[in-house]
Amino acid sequence: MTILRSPRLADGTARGIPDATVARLPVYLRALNALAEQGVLSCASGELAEQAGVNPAKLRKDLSYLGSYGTRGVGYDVEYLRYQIAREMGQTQDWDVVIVGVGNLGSALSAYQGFSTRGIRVAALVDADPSRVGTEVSGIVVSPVEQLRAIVAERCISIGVIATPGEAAQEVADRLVEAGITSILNFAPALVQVPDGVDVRKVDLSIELQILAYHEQRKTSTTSRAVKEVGA
Amino acid sequence: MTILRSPRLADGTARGIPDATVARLPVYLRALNALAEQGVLSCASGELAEQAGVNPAKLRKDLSYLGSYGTRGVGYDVEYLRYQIAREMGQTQDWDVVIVGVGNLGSALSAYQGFSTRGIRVAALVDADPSRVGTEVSGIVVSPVEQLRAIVAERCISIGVIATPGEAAQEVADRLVEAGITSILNFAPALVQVPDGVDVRKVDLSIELQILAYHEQRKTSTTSRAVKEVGA
DNA sequence: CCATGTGAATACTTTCACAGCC
DNA sequence: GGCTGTGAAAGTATTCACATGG
Repeated sequence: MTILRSPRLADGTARGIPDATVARLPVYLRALNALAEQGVLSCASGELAEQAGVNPAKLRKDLSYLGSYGTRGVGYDVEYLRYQIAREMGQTQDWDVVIVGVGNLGSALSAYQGFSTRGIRVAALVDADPSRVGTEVSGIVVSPVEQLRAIVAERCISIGVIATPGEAAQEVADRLVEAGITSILNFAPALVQVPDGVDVRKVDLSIELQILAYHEQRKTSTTSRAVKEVGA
Repeated sequence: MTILRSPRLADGTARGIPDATVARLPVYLRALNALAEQGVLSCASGELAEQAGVNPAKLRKDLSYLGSYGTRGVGYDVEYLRYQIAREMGQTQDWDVVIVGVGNLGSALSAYQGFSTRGIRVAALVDADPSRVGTEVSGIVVSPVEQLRAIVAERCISIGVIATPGEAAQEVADRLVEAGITSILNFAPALVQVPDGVDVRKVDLSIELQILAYHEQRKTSTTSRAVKEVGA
């Protein structure tokens, strides 16, 4: 009675796609859309892999977790594969999200063009600041946080975005969870604690730049390091 | 004279800190800053790990790549460890960045409060749209892309941020590279090709939400899966 | 004692290389 | 012949568990 987390169950049913693969499927989807726009009907793993910026073997392995949707000796049907990945990702439906915090970042997110074609719809905006409530941002009227529960229930929203300062993040997360949200994307520079069953992903703008700065530093100090390494 | 860092090459020479560790060091830095603000002078790996949201063993392993900065039986000196990580991350200096694209996202980034305390300074803004050039955003006058090379050279900038629509991303990347930039943070929903020696990190807002949507979808279809798993 | 620092064990990811099928 | 799909190998990352030393 082991709870199988392996990609494949005993009966051969594909289940439990690895995290690393899930993170790449949207990239493949985008690449397939690009190919479809160019009128390409079919493609080999090499072409698709190049479009997606990954190694062809990795691409094939990733796709193999979904099933066998290619044709040996030929490649993949662009439209068919696109549909299969979209289905696996839950993109046959649109996902409504609520954004909490309509400062610079929240406003930018609500105006973001890239969402609509990826099955994401910004359905509601919420802010704690009374001076922002009632204003219109990207065509959506900003609601007070107090209405979060009602909004989430009424519109069946399950994904929330935290775009507030770090200090407010935990309180916002608590409110989102209490309102029934089960997936959170956190842009605030703070860790949030949530109960089991709620997923949180964190995007930290400073950290991305700090990581680049680290590599940058290593590049420019290569000489001194080389000396050290030779000496060791 | 053994300053060898843990991951060794075949000849015993120290290599870089693992990527996964580098990505967490800024998190530890933030946690240490929080502790320092609370007046905490010393902490054990367990406390710091909790603040940072990681397993204590992982924290200790990560820190071990930097050196032995703790005291057995005691823990870590908050200020000392903070300094050591900051030094390793290249945060003893501030890093100037140039943001290309002053739309909603670029404006939000240039106003982002979190950068200054993390050693990041938005030094210049650039846009291809003549109607934006000359306007002031977050106290910085927007320059035309044509001046990119001059700006980068004059201010010794090595990190660039792409905050344009996807279609412009590759051209902007080319211009950044040509201007002398060697690290790029790409927010555009497109892959960019760069020559060797240039680092690119990509943050894709849609993809983060799509990953959440995938897990969300699986949650709501748990019933059928549970049956399947028991059957296996 | 007690918490660090680290080999060893485990888990996950990527890549290789080739059998299998069109 | 050519490309998929996939075991097996190699490479990373995480976690365990305990020797080590203040």
